[in-house]
Amino acid sequence: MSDVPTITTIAQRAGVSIASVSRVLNGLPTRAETESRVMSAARELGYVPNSAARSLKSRRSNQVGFAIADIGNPVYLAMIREIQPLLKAAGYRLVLHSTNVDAADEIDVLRGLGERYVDGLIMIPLRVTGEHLKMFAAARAPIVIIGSVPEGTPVDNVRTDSRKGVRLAVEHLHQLGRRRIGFVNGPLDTVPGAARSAAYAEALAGLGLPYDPDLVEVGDFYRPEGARAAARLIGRVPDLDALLCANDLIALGALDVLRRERRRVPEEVAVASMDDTDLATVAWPPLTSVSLGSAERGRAAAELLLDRLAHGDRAPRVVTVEPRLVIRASTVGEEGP
Amino acid sequence: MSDVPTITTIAQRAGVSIASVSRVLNGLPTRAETESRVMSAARELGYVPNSAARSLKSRRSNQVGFAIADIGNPVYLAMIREIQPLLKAAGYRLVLHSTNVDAADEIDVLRGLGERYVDGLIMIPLRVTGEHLKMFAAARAPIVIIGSVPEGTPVDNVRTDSRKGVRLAVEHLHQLGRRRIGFVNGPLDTVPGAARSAAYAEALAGLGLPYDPDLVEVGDFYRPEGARAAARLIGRVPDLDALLCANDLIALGALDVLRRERRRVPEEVAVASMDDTDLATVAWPPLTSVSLGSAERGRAAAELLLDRLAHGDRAPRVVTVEPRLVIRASTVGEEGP
DNA sequence: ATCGCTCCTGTAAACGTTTACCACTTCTGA
DNA sequence: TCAGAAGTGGTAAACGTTTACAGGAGCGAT
Repeated sequence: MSDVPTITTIAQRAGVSIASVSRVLNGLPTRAETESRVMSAARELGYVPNSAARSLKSRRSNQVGFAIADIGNPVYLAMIREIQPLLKAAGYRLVLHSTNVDAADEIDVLRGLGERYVDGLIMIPLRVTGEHLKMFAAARAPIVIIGSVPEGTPVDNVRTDSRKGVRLAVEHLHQLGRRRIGFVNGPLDTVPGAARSAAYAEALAGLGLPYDPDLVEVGDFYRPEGARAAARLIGRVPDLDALLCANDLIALGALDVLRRERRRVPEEVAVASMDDTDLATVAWPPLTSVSLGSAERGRAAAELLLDRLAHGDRAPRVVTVEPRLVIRASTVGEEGP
Repeated sequence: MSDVPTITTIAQRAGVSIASVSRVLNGLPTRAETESRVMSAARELGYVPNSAARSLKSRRSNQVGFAIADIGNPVYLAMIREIQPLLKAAGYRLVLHSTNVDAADEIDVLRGLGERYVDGLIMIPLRVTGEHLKMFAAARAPIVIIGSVPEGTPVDNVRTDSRKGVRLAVEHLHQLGRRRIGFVNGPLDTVPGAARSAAYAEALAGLGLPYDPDLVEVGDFYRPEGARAAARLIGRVPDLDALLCANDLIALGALDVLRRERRRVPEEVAVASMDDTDLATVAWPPLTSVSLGSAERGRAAAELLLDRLAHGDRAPRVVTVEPRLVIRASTVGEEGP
C-alpha cells in the first residue's frame, strides 16, 4: 500500500492548491470545475481526512467521554443505550471509561479532560470527594454529572429523587401489611449508599415505624455480596417480613438466599429493590423495583451535554427525574398486575 | 481562565526551548537543573499535553475501537468487561460503536478507520458482506473480527465452534430422552443465525433423528420476538418436549411463554440456550446454556490486537474458543447440579 | 480605458507536538 | 595543552488540516 493520501496528494493530482482542496471538501463555494477535479481526485485516491490534524486545528475532537464505575451493572447499560445514539446523531463518538469502582481512577479521567481528547464528559461518580470538586471547577471541558453534587458546583447535573424512591418502596411494603422491613444497602461512603441509607430511616419515621439497626445490613452493590448480606440479615432477624434492596443485583442475591432457605416470596418475605433494570423482569419472581429512570437520566445527560457543546456557556442546569414504583410479583404475588 | 498552557508557555516560564521541554516531559536525558525548572513550570501551570497534537505527530491515537451490533445484548457486555481493562492497561482508550444491527453502519465504522482516530478495531459483524471483505483488505489499521470470516481474510480472527456448541446442547437434550427438540433461531442471514441453523440440522442427523422443518422457528435475537416465535412453535407442535434457543434472550422469551401456558420446565419442556450470559443464572429456572466463551473471546481479541499493535506485521492469526455446556435446572430440574 | 466590485484561488501561517541536526560546552586522555 | 568524545540544548522542520489575507480574473459602470 502506498502512502496514505492527504490533501496535498489530492492537490497535486487535481492541479490545485491545498486550500482549494480543503474548501471543496468542506463544501465552501468553489468553481464547478475545481470542485469536480478535487472530488474525483479524492475519490480515486480513497482520501479520508485525518482526524488528529483536524482536531488540532479545529480544537474539537468530536468525542464525548462516558465514565462509569463498572460496565457490569445494567443501570449503566440502560444509560449507554440512550446516550450512544444521541451522540452519534450529533456527530460525536463515545469514549467509554470504566473506573473499576476506584475514585483515583475517576480523578484520572477528569485530569484527562485536559488532553482534550474529548469535547465533554458524562460521569457517574461513585463518591464525590473534594478532589472531584476541585477538578470539576478546573475542568477545561463541559461536564455532566449523573448523581448528586453540592449546590453551586459548576457542572450540569442530572439527579433522581432517590429519597422519594426509597419512600415509595417502603410505603408500598407497609401498605401490604409488612412491619419488619429489612434493608440491604451498598457501601455508605458512596453517593447512592449514603442517600438510600438516610432515605430508609426517613421513610420509616414518616410511617411511624421504629428504626431498628438490626434490620439494616451493608455489603456492596453486587449479587454475591448481596446474597451474603441478605443471609446475615435473615439469620439475625428471623421474623423479617419484607426486604428492601438498594439495587436489583443485591435483590437477585437476596432471592437466591430466600430460595435456598425456602422462604416463600412474597408470602413470607416480600422483596423490593431499586433501579428497575432489565434484570427485574428476568428474575423469578419478577422484582418490584423503583425505577430511577436510568434511560431518562442517560438521555437527559446527553442532551445537556450536547446543548452545552452547541451553545457554549450558560449557567449550570439541574435536571431531576422522578422515581416510579414498578410493582411486580416479588411483593404482590402472581395474581398481581 | 487564562489560555491553556502549551509547551511554549512552559518554555518561556522555565527559560528554555520547547525542545528541552518536550525532552524533559518525555523522560529523555537532560541536565538536572533544566529538568527541575521544566517540571516545576509544568506543575505550576497545570500543563496537560494536547492529545491531538501528539497524535498528529506520532501517528498514533492511543485509542481502539470496539464495534458491536447492540449494547443491549449481554454477550457483548461480557466482552467489554474483558477488553476494557486490557486496553487500559496498555494505554489505550476504548471507543465504542453500537451499529444498531445495521450493516451500512458497520461499513461506516470500517471506513472511519481511515480517519486514524483509532489505532485498531475489534468488530463483531452481524453479517459479513462482500463490502466488509473489501474494507478489511483495504483497512489502514489492524482489525480483529470476532465471529467467522472466510479463509484468507487478512484480519485476526477469534471464533468459537458454534457448530459443536449446538451439538453439545442437542446431544444433552437427547440424552435426557427428549425426541421432539424444537429450535428457535435468529435471522438466517446473520453469521450466528446461519451457523446455528446448519449445526442444528447436523446435530440431529448425527443422532439419527429426522429433521422436521415444523420444529424450527425463526425470529430475531431478542426476548419479545423470542417469545412470539416460541409461542408459534409451541402452538404448531403441541408434543414438543424440548426447546433449543439460539441465545439466552430468546430463551427468556420462551420461558415467559411456557410459564404463561403452564408447561412445566423442564418436566414437560426442557429449555436450553446459547451464550451463557449472566441472564442464564438470573432466569427461573436457571438456564442450561452453551457457553461460547464470551469473556475468553473478548480477552483473546484484545490480546491479538494489542500484540499486533506492539509488534507490527505478522500473518493473521485465528483463535478458536471451545464451547462448553453449562447444565442448569431448565433441563435437569432442581435436583440437578 | 479605467475603476471598482465580485468571485475564485493560491500563499502562508497556525494549531501543539516530536525530533533531526547542529552548535556549544565540558570532560577525558594523551 | 589540545584533539576528540560526550553531553546538552537550541533552531527549525514536520505531522495534516483550516483559514486569513491578498492577488488576479472577469465584468459592468463610468
